[in-house]
Amino acid sequence: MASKKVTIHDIARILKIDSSTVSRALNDSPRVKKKTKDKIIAAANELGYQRNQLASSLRKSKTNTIGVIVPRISRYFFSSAIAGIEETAYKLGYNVIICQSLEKVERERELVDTLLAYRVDGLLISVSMETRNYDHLESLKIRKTPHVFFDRHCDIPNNSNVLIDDFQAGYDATQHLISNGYKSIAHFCGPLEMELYKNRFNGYVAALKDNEIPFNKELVIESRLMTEDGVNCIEEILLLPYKVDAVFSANDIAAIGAIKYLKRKGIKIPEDIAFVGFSNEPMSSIIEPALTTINQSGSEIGKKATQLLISIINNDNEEINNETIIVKSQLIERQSSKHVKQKG
Amino acid sequence: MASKKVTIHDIARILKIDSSTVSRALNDSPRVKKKTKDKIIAAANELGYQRNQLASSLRKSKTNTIGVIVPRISRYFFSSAIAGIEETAYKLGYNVIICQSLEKVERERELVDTLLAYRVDGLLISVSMETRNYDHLESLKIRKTPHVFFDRHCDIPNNSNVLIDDFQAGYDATQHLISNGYKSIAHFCGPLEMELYKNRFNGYVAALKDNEIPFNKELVIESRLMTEDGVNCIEEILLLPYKVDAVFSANDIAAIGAIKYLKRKGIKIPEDIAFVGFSNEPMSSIIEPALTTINQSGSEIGKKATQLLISIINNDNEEINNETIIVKSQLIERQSSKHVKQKG
DNA sequence: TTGTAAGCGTTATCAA
DNA sequence: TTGATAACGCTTACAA
Repeated sequence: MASKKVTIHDIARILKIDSSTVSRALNDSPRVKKKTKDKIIAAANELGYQRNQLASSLRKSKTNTIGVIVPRISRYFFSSAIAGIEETAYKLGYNVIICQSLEKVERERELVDTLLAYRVDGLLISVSMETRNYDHLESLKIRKTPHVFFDRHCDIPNNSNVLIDDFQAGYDATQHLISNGYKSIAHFCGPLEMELYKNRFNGYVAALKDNEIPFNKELVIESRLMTEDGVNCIEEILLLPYKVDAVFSANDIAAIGAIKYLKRKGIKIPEDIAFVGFSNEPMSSIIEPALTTINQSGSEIGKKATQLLISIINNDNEEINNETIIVKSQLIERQSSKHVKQKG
Repeated sequence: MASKKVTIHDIARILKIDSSTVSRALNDSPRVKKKTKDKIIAAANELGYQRNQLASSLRKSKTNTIGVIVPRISRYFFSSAIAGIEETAYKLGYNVIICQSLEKVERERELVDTLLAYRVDGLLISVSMETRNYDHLESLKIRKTPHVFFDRHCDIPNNSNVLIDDFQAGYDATQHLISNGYKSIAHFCGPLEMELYKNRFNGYVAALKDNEIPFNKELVIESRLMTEDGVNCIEEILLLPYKVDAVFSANDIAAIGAIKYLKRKGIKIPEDIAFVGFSNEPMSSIIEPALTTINQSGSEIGKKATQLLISIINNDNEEINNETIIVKSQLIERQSSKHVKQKG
């Protein structure tokens, strides 16, 4: 069992001074004589004093802690976003509590509740794929809890977001395939209720249109974009009575699932079918052929989101909570979408 | 700015009852009349009441929260361990705060301090590679803060640990290469001050000995096992004036770095040089040839560690904090270490 | 420069 | 079954 913790009162008693002086000294207040301060700090170290953050935060109504909710910490994009968040928060004097929703709304809702009960000063959220009902997120707005959505946002009006231009990225990915000579291009998309997947999809559609390639609904397959989904998607594509020569997948994971499946079947990439993914997961550069993808700088997005959140926290002016920052993304060309001569 | 939060006193005032009754009702105490309880819960929902966990924990001297420190959340092993930890903790009524040390002692030390300041009920720690000085970890013991080391432990006596049998795994990996006909086997090892890498190394040495293969110090290269380290290690090996036909790497990341480098050079795997990695990172099954590796069940380790920690927390008997649990690991055979005829 | 005292929002003890 | 009250450990007016 944990031993009784040392408090400022213990220190005060020993030094025969008041606990308020101890508190001031430990907070490096200028209102304590240097000599007293030194004595107090020495005693604190001696006794192994450790501030009780609960009591301090309760009294100050300020935790200097921000809560982060992501779908899955193991995804490269999110872990690099967390790196950016932690670094920035730390510099600005904040601690970070990281949570994962595992793409479940119910869990997301509970995490929001728990983090609010812990009285975090603000929240950074990338919503789960399941999230359709935004009650728990709208309540943040109603309660005026500072929050910023990053990457996966939701269409509640008047929120702060840090996003990439998914439309442009979807357009770029598709245009790249078209420029490299591919004509019949499928799209593996995520749940279209999510803004981000809708935007990637719209970019795909726009690029086809600008190149006068007719849009074919059969070529768009919606899923949750896990590895198995990639397999199912490509199987569906292979069943079509005509040849599809390229796929733009809205994430790398599904693309890699499909590529592995095709390789087992002896289907050549990109000769038989080309691929472009999304997110630049580390695996995308390992697989053969290496996967062309869209790089989103997670750490940049994390950094921007944290700066924005903390400015909202510090700014009592609540009307600032209404800003959307767009972070640039880039296409990374690799082998999986190489130009192939004499296509269809 | 966040709006003023509703407290039990607000509810009490409105219902013209005492706040202690409200507290009891919200904690579902049997000592409140059903009718009163319903009225209170209705009012709480109505007003959007949310318990202040800081105040509650302060009063109870119990946070029902455990802190987790891992080197890097993006590593597959750790993110799967975290999944196991969260699931188990949740079932047992605990919340989890996840932190990453990024392999830096200084950060690890700060995280321990921060988590203790937050008054977590216990800690799960996988120590950073840099950690040589154990002061901050020993102080946990002195302060009697419940804690369990998992995967990466340290040699402070009388601690609780959940580990895999690294010696056995290192032995198995090496024996596998020997059984498949390889004779000159290098070892990429991590910092030998770390128990875990020392044990993998000792397993390697023991397997050589049991097969009457002389140990050659030149074949053991120590590093931090990042991707670049893998490249440096294999370059060193290639400079040797004799042929090395296999490598046992103490993690997958370094092995993959080396394999990518060799492939660029046109060196064939496993024909020219075979590989066995460690950890079963997702990338290890994607690379070609697929990497033979040791699978450690992260979620199993996380689960066991959490159960042990919580039993220590609940058990005032402090002498229980002295248990080491070993979780089994398995060799996963893939292409990178296939038997090659007519070696040496 | 230091001390006094109240209060942050709970919960636990005791009394009614 | 409910109420009154003190206490958890800290910070901060205000006083001295």
